[in-house]
Amino acid sequence: MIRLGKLTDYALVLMSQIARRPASELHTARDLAVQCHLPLPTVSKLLKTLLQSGLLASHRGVKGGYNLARDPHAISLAEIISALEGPFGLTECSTDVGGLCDLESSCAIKDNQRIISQVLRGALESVMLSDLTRPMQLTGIRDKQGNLVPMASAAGRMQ
Amino acid sequence: MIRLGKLTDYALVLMSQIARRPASELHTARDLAVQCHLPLPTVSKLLKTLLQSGLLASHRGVKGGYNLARDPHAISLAEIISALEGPFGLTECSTDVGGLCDLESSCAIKDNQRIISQVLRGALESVMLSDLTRPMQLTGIRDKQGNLVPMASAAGRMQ
DNA sequence: ATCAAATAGGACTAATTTAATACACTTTAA
DNA sequence: TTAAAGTGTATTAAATTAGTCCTATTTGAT
Repeated sequence: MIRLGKLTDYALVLMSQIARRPASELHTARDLAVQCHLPLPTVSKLLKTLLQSGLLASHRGVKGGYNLARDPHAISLAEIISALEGPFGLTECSTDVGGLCDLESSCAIKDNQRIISQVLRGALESVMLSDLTRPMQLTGIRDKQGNLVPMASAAGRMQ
Repeated sequence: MIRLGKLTDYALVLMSQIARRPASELHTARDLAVQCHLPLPTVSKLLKTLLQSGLLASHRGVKGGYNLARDPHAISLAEIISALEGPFGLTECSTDVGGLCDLESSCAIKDNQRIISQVLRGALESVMLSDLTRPMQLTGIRDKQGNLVPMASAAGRMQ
């Protein structure tokens, strides 16, 4: 299954939770852990990662906490996911080690990965954090021309 | 990183290799292992999985082998990938165990996963096996309306 | 009829990756 | 000055994935 790691799921929940509140409001790791039913050490680690990726801003000290670095409409799922899972399509090619993968002089695996990464990244860049905070209102995704692709149609059949 | 398992990469290479040859031609696991520079036991296992998913047809006996069950234009990457990785978005929700994830009475993680799975599946259903056999000719992907989305634009920036 | 080549299915082990935790340090408002 | 809150690093445990092996079945060729 193409699935995100648990930590990435948690990060999306955290980001959604923060995005639901006014932008100026600060959220402590402890509060978010309670609100999202997640263990505090995990939440703390995730917030740090999201901070380092520039998706959150932090304020230290007693009245500190985290808030979004940008508007929820300006943060794509691709950014959040790659903050947690690393850059798209960076699987180490097994042939880097010592082999020679010379199906027509270029590595077929890398070609495939390039194509697939582009497709996936393009799709995830079209969904914004704001689309997650009101799931019922997400009826379609926008392609790169800005055309609206209805959700039912984009989904295809359930597998 | 959102990356496919190694085995899925291998499966894509195998399927591409088969797709490059005439449809009627049979390919043994041994031949494919040599051609694709992959270990035979792994190739054998992958071909079995692809067979069970209905993407390959098999012919037993001395002159046996595998060939595609359908035309390369009629096999999407979504099918090949889900054959290896299982159905999209079927991560077991950690709250299934015993917890109660009652952020507004429905699980936020599941909602997110549903949305993301739909987006990813939609994207991968628009790329066909035939697009992998001639990588240089893939200049765009088709959205579900059939509109062509140019590759450079769909790709966005490299992360 | 027999043999050899090939697929079919399952079980098992090792390696890798991911998840979760713990601890020491820094900052800052009250 | 103190307590609350973020920062950084290291370590351990759990889960998943990758890879291999063995045995049975089918079938074309001799």
